[in-house]
Amino acid sequence: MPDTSQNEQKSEQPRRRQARGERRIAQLLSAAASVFCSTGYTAASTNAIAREAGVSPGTLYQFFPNKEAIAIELGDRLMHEMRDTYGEALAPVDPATPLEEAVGAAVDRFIDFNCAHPVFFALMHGPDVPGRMAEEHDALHATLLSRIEGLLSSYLTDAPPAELNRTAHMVLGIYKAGLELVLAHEGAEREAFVAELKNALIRYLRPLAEARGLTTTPAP
Amino acid sequence: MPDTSQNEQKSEQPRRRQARGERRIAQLLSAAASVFCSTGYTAASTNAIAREAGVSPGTLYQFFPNKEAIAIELGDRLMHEMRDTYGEALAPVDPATPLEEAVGAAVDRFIDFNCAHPVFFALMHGPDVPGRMAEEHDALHATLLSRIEGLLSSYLTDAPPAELNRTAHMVLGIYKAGLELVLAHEGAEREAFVAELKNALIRYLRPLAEARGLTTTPAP
DNA sequence: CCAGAATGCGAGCGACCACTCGTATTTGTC
DNA sequence: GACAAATACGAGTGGTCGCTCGCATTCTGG
Repeated sequence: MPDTSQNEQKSEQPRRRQARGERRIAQLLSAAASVFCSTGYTAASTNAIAREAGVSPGTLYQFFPNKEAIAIELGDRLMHEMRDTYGEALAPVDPATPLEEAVGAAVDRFIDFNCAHPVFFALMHGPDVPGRMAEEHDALHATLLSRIEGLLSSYLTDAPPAELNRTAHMVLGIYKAGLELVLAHEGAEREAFVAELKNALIRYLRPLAEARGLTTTPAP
Repeated sequence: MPDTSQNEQKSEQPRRRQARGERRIAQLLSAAASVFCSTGYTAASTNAIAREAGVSPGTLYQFFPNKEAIAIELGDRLMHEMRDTYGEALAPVDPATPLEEAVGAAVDRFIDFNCAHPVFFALMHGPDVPGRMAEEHDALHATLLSRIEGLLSSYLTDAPPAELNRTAHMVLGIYKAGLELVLAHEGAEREAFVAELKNALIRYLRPLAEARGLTTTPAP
């Protein structure tokens, strides 16, 4: 007997979505961002997310199979927006660009993004991420590291790979530490911490760049 | 920070403790350290701690009123040992001491302690600490900051207080970032990251120290 | 040696959480 | 308007976790 009405497509089920549904999804993701941001992933309850979005728990599960899928989708959308808006922030740069300029531009772009989307920091910094979230976390971390290595290789032309990797780790660590300080302050103080972060990175990197005989701008 | 060596509870009941009990407490704290270290505080279940210690859940609650008290006691003992062993690590130093030496000594001492007691980092770094743990966290943070400020004031004699505070925040942030990298590696790589952390801190601070006595950046 | 205190046990209680299900309402299409 | 699919609801389900309680066992002072 030909079963035309029910075709088992376990991998892809093109569920017809109405405009109302898309709106709900955006609403739920926004609510989830808010809750994740204030309590972290594990401590955030799906009921709290639904309440924040003004819907019932059942409605939430109409659009997401489980709690993790919410964070995954949120992370994917943030990554996508980050690529769209700041995709070139860490692209290999003209070696003639002064180190100060390259660091300053990269820091400004990433700080802007993280300030506009504090959830990103919350999701990527918390050690309380289960299963697939951890994979995404590691993937982003690896991506950032290799991008930083690419940037650094313009300035540290003949450093051994192990040293380059260590320096990239340290640069990312310093950035994360600075980001935490920046997010913890506002207004003029925030700006001061941004400048301090740039200083820390530039002072850390300049001796390495100078040792390779590359041009850096002297302090004006 | 007030010394809470004696219980100020409503009824002073000095429960007589046998040697067996003291042994159990140490056993339970060691098990808790292990579990906290691998899963974090919130994800750690009291049953898992009891199982790790080879006792029943009821026995655990014979010695600790609740889960938080385990972490508190663990933190207190670690703090005590830290004060005993490394109390002078951040004491004000002779201004004649070279910056490199002061930073290197302080980093070595703290890295040693944190490597010997990885729970300390796990408890102090996780954002998943409830109620009274957060207070201890903040208290330690403030103590470290003021100690760092004290140290820095030997080298930045005429920096405005706000700048001194910002620099101390940044130094602590860089240290924490470096500690994370150090704990994530072993052997020769670990040593390399320790050296890298010292480099980062020294390069960040040296320009400030060299500028002492000179006019600070003009105020806007 | 023997009361009583300290220690030890583990099934179980209440609370909370991720998630489900039967049902009611809205929306798109003919 | 009719019909089905999509959306919405919220009490309920199973499971986990922090913690308790009654009772057995071991230690200690007199």
